[in-house]
Amino acid sequence: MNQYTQYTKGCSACKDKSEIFNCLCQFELDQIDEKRIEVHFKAGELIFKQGTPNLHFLCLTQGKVKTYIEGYNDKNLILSIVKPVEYILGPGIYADQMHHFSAMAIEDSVACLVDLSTFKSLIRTNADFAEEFLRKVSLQSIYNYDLIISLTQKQMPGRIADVLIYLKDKVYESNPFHTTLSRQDLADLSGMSKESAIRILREFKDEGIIQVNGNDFEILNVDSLMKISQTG
Amino acid sequence: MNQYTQYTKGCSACKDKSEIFNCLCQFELDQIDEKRIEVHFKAGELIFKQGTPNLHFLCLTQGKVKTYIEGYNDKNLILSIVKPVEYILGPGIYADQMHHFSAMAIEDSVACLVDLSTFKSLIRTNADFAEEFLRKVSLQSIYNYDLIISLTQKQMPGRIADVLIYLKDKVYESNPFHTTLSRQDLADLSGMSKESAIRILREFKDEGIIQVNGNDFEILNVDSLMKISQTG
DNA sequence: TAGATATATTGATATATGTCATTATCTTTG
DNA sequence: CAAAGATAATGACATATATCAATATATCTA
Repeated sequence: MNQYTQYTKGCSACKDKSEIFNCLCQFELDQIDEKRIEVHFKAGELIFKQGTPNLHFLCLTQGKVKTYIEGYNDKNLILSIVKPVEYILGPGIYADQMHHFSAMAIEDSVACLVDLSTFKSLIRTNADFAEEFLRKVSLQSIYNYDLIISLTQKQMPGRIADVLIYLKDKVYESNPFHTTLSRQDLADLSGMSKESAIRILREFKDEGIIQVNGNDFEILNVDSLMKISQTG
Repeated sequence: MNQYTQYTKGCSACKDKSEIFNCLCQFELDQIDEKRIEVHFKAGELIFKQGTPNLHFLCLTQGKVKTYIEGYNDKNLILSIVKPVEYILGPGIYADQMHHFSAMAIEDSVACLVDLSTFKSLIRTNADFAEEFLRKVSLQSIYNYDLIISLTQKQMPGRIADVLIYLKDKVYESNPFHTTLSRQDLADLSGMSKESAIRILREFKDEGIIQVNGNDFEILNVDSLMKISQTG
């Protein structure tokens, strides 16, 4: 325990909010609880960086985090926006122990770190936990396939439509929504230049499909946006 | 056993060729061996189709297979070329029991099918097997990240360079190599039109970087190709 | 509050890439 | 072997998208 842990109730509080923790018995939860380190991040702070050793299991309990690949020519590709209670776990743990993407808080956030040996031993000893983990990894993988297709086979309007639907349904789960993502972030989510992203947003606005006011978005015509997503 | 199984020696023959089978004891191997169905596919035959139920674990023992996502407007994206002894296993098994990509033989091939319940029970009971499986899934995931970056952040020459290096190093493992992939397949591997793929190949040929003769390829200047891959 | 700095927007332009049409080459088949 | 069909190659053209430059707006800071 340190000065940052005072407001949290430990892993039990997360249990009901996450399918994966629901597989653990009280003893196992206590095991993690003992080992966990709670860290507070301010918006904009780097949580971990691509290319550095991946030594912890990370569970986001408050705030929002973007995970992104740092590609060529300082271009980033945002893989996902993570919200609580969800863990952030790269493929490195079972491969080369390295981070293959970076994570940055886009809101003030709280995360718990648990060393990997604890996590891995749970995977070995608790088959339900392992299976639930495999389910998560699989869903992630399916999402990545959708992402690849969106990015490689759709033109800009379709990609921006996908991003807006993603933010509405998966990230903010509300229709007028406010985001702390910059225009550059929206571009990094859709694999285009920020100028292009801005232009498409303006077109959608002019066509009455969305309402934009700074970082406040409202999708006025969901059907139309879905159609644009389909036609590419 | 049916008329097709006469030439094979069972799972033991595959054991030494695949890390994942190396985790299994003789009893477990025999379990799979009993359940497996061996199927022969001719080049061009569909092995399984995206959108159909995923009911089997599939292990390729001979030949080569392309896995590909069927996207929009009849455009395919080839995810990988699988060679023996390697299994082909989609994310559907631990999610929605569906195939999220298709698989087609690009050479005459032999594959063994094992029902998923056998596979899943091994994952639950043999922690080494589960861990090795997670390692494979993770490596696949890392490869997919590289693929996303190649496809979204590199221009056509960089993408074709990546494909040629992939074929040389990972698929055929030899430098002059012969492929049964069509030009359309090369395009589907690099996310572009077949005309564009052909054009880039011609440029590489004119610059003396590669030698092409029908489906026989030789990379004359590997360094140059690596450089093109880097600069995008 | 004013200046400075970052972010967002817009327009003009260059270019990478796809599409279409045509011809060439290879492969199959009667 | 010749005809037919598929695959490959090439050129002309259209267009989606990035880049660059300029301005506007928001945000921070002294």
